[in-house]
Amino acid sequence: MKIATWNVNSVKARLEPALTWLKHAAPDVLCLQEIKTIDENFPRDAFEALGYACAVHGQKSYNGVAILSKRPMEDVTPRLHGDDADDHARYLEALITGKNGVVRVASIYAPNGNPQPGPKFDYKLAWLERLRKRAKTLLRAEEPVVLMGDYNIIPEDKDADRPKAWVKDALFQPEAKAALRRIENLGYTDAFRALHTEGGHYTFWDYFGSWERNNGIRIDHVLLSPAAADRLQNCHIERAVRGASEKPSDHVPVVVELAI
DNA sequence: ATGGTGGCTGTGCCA
Repeated sequence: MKIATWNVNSVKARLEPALTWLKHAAPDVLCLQEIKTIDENFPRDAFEALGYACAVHGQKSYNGVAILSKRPMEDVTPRLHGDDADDHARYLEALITGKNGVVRVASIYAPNGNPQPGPKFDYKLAWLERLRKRAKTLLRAEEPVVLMGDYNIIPEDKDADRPKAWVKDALFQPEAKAALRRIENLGYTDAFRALHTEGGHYTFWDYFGSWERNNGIRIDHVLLSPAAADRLQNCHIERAVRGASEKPSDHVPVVVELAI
């Protein structure tokens, strides 16, 4: 099964590039982040026309996540436990049936956390701890789990073109890196890093001319439970998507292939 | 070191 994640920075602004990419790459599942719209305004007709069912957890103007699937999708569940006052739409989970078993997929949009220090950074760390608890719970069933999306964390120096430029940024704080490692230490595998040990592979370039200089960072990650890692076949970054349209997202898709 | 762009909103907020 081919499963992808993509922070589109508004699903409406990116509808044409998204449809073009779906036709070309034809993933079985696509997790979207930053759809920036409410459920009612999600362009589901356009995706359904390509054969995708849509699970949507939207929000007006900000955040918002979705899961598109060509395969049967059930147990669709929005939100992370642990803070009933948190009204950001940042997490959506679904159970997807492949030709060779099931996989639980989560579409994740972790908080940015800037400026740091401050309440937004505190929220980021608290949110990541809630994600860790969910990740731990999901291990009990010993089923394949894919936790994918925009983690807003640069794991290591080699995941940034200019690591020194990020030392004061929330995405590169030791506490943020530790929060990601804490999830990995439960037994989750960074699918891209497991297959590509070298640096210089990025998923995000800001709109301030960074693409032209390849001043990128790797912040969109695919975490696999042990049962999913057993079935890992491939993982790659769809870098060409950044240059494929006139108004691209600041993120590009990451694709993982699992024998499921 | 700074400020640059983009999307959605509503003349600012968030990234």
